[in-house]
Parts: sequence; structure tokens; C-alpha cells
Amino acid sequence: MKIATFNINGVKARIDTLTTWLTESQPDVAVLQEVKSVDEGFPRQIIEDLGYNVETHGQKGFNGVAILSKLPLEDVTRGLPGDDTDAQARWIEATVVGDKPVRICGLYLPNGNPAPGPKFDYKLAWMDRLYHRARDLMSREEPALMCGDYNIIPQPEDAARPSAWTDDALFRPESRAAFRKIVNLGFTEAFRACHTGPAHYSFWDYQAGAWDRNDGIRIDHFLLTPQCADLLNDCWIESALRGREKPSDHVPVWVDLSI
DNA sequence: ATGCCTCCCCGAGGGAGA
Repeated sequence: MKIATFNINGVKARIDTLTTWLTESQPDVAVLQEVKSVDEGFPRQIIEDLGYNVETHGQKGFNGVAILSKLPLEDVTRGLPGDDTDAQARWIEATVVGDKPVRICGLYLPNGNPAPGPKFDYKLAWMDRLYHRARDLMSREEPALMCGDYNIIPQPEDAARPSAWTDDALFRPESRAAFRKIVNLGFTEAFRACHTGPAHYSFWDYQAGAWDRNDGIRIDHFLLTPQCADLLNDCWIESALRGREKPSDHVPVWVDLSI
């Protein structure tokens, strides 16, 4: 089973980019972030016509997450537990029902800039809620994964110019520590389980020719429970998509699981 | 790099993104 996470940066503005990618790359499951659409406005039919079940959790203007799956989706939940007053659409979960069920969590973690400030506080509070959800997920001892745009640069080698990110919310020690604390519950970060070394990125800014200079950062991740990590064959970044016409500023990151 | 682009809101220009 091939699962991809992709920050699409506007599902309506990039519907052709999305459908071309789904048709060519054929993910079994695609987990989307920044769909920037309310559920009623989501181009559901176009994606269903390509053979996908569609579950969305959107809001007006920005944020928004979705799960697309060729296999049935069950037990869909929306919103990260821990704060009933949080109206931002950044979390969706569903169980993909194949030969062996897998719990899929799609997340769009807050950016947090400028730091320090209220947006940074929101990021850290959101990560504390994520920690608690991750701990519950781990205690089930079943195949599960949390994937999406984490807005976290885990290590210096995950940025082309780490010195440019020193004071940024994506790379500040508090952010990286919060990410590490979640990983240390026992999750496997799929890409680093499969590949080492620098120059592997999942985001390049639209500005200043960042893609042409390969001035990127790796901020889109898969965290797998041990029972899911046992099924991991490979993890890769589909970086070529960034050079296509009308690209998102992110590219898809994939895992292949033995299911 | 005080966001150099690009999305969304809408119907001008501002918020948000990383």
C-alpha cells in the first residue's frame, strides 16, 4: 500500500495539478493539507471519479485537511482532541480498511511565526495536544501513522541553509524538542529510517528562485507506530513535482507499506 | 531579507503562509 502526504496549497487552485498527480502516481491513500476550502466547496466529485473515497475537514479561507483513499475509510474523526474552542481545521483521522486495517492521521501543524508570540504559543500548545493523541495511538499497539505538514525542520541537515532558520518557529529549539518528544514515544520517522544525508527537502519557497537553487527544507513527515514501522518498505520524496507547471510549494512524501 | 510569491477572502488590498 502506497500512502502519500501532500500540502497542495489550495485544492481548487491546483485541481489540475492534483488530478494529474493522482492519475500518474496512483497513491492508494493521499493525505492532503492546506486545501483552503470549506467541505461544501471541495471538488469531491472530480476526485471520486478517479476512484477515491473522499473525507474532508475544511474551513473558510485557509488551513483544511483531507484524506483520499481507493480503499474504504472507516471511523473518520475531525479535529485534534484537547481544546474544544480550537476552530482551526488541522487534523483528520480515518481507518483504511484493507487486508490489515491502518489508522491514518493527517495533520497540518501550525506554522508558529513570528516567534516568540501568540502564534508560537498556539503552535507549542497544539504540539502538546498532538503529544497526548500520539501517546493514545501508541498505547493501542496497532499499525497507525501520523503524516502531514509538521512545519518542523528536525535537524540542521534538513535545511539547505540552517543558519537562515535559527530564530524561526520551524527550527527553534522549543519546536524541535516538542517534535522529538513525540518521536521518542516510540515512533519511527519514516524518511530517516530509509535515507541519510543532506539535501532531501519537501518544501521550496516560491520566492527568490528557491527551487532552482535547491534552497529547501524538509518539513513534511511520516511518524509510524512500531506495528506500522514493521510494515515499512520504503519512504521517498517526489521532488520532481516541484519543477512542474503551477506547482505547490510542497511536494508529496510517500511511504510504501507491506499491506 | 521588513515575504522577493501565491493562495484565500472577493471585486481593493489585506491576511496567511514558511
